[in-house]
Amino acid sequence: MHHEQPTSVAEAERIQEQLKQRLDLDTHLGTNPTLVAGVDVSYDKFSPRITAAAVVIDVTTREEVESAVVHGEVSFPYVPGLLAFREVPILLEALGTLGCRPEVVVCDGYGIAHPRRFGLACHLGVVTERPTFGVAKTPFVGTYDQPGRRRGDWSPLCDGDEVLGRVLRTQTDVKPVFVSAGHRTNLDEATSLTLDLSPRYRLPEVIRRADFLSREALRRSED
DNA sequence: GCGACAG
DNA sequence: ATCTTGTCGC
Repeated sequence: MHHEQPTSVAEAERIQEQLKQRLDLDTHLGTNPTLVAGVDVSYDKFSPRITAAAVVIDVTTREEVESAVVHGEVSFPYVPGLLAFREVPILLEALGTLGCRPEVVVCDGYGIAHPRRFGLACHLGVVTERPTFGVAKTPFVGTYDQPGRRRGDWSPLCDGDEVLGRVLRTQTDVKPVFVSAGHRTNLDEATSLTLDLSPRYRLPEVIRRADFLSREALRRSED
């Protein structure tokens, strides 16, 4: 699986605009998915080495079905708003290594709640032509009121009249997460699935596992 | 103009 | 993202 590698911020912004034209926010899952994947990337502090992990679980049984780990190197600097160019290449490799086809991919970051309405989840969704959405841990763009304190409570993440996502409480009295649609999913599905995937902790189980997997694999690969 | 800014 | 110990609470 290959992907365009921009060599400048200006070039990345052009590619981003091109990909955005393929974004589909009208279609949605329509039915409860069975196979759900979560992806994440870990970075080495002193080298360009990175490791990506993709974890697939069966939502009905909550059992892990499969996982994949891939090692690589960063090919683009971190620029707020252009995170996808840093992570999508290796995420494609990780997803391509899986033997199954997850019905939706949960990303560690934002979807359309992005400066130009095309965050990591949108980018990965368009490139893979798969349904995706994002679950972020910290605020990025948009304004919001603090949601209620109970699990399931949420408040809209907005920019003026535009609704960008939801600030969702996945655990009672625990800091909320920021959910936004990526590609071929809507906010209701993303919210519902995020809650289903977070029965015990703040973050969706697939994201937690992908985080642990990538972090440990990177650490173990150090010389 | 200056600072802030997913991971 | 990554660097990091203890500590408070269930």
